[in-house]
Amino acid sequence: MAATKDRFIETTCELLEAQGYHATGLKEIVEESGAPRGSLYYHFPDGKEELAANAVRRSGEAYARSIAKNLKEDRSISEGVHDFVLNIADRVEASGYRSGGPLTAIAMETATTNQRLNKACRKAFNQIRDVFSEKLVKGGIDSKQAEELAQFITASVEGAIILSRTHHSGEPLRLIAARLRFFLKAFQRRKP
Amino acid sequence: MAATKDRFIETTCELLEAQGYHATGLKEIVEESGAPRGSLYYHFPDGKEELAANAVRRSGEAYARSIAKNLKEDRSISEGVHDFVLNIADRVEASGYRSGGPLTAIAMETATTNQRLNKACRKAFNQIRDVFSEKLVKGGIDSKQAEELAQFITASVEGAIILSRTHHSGEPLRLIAARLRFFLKAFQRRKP
DNA sequence: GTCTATACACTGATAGAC
DNA sequence: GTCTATCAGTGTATAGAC
Repeated sequence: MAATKDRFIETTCELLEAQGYHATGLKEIVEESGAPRGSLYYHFPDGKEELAANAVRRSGEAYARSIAKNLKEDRSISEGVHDFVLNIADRVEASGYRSGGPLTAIAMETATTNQRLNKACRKAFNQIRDVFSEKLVKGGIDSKQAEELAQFITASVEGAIILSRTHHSGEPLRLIAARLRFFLKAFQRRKP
Repeated sequence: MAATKDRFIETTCELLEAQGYHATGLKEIVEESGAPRGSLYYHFPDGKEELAANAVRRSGEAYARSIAKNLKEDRSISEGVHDFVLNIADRVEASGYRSGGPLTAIAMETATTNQRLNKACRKAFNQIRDVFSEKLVKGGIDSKQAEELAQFITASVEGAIILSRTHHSGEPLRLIAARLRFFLKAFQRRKP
């Protein structure tokens, strides 16, 4: 029951991140997912938009989980962020540069053209930022500084995903991982 | 003669950055540009793809010029980058968050689905990176380090554009401007 | 919950006149 | 250089049977 719905969302995630919103057809989603054709509008009465909103939400949650995992208690922020970005590099490479999460693409496509998806992207980005931020606060940085720094991390990683996908190489992401680690260390050293 | 062709490219730039590649129709481009319908395929025999490739190229060149302007001889790298990012923030705000350059959106949409546009995006990103890189080399940083740092700057700025557009606020870009300045200063201090 | 059939708008592109 | 007419294909969404 939930299985069919889930397959739709999962496939939508994959197609959206590879191609974007408008390039992905419902026909393609149905075929790729192997889920029953007729049940799409049963599970998602609002059609494509609702489907995409679910995909964005799922992707945001997955990212947040992955980040939290890499920022486990015992590790420093700089090392945790470093490893998280390396993980993304591996995933992007392994996918043949098709992957990277639907967020980036959808966010750009729908920033001013689709309120519902824009809102979904906002939430997802904030969720990601907050995971970084919380860890920074735990590390002793005051909350405003932490939020800003977390936003900076989020931006660099997003940008690096774009560069890696565009250049068909994990190098940009690995490079950003290293730089981010260096800068985060520098930041920590600043206020001891 | 070149005026019509130019108008097509200019309008394509604007529509691509607001909506992305697949969401933008040729019909829309023709109407918005006010250019004569019938001449589209005369100027661009390969149609939409060729048009988009031109838009991406133009956008890359415009960015490179803008960066170069902000990195004038007498200024430090950190201040130049800072001001450049602030300029983008103003532009993105002024456009109602519709703008930001077609590159980011097109790059994500076509990374693995359209060779020609992927190549165009690569070139544009490299062009942008190289402007930063050259300035860093002139500032005394060795060429490999400079290229890596330049890539880092490029990534952060791209990512910040996404966040600002998504959140309908210039703040993420302004924040990244400040952080980037801080980190660049830290980097310079490191090797005096 | 799932199916098929279908409506209807719109897409990018081409042909051929001017 | 520009125009109109037209093509075949695809897009999302809905209706109604099972």
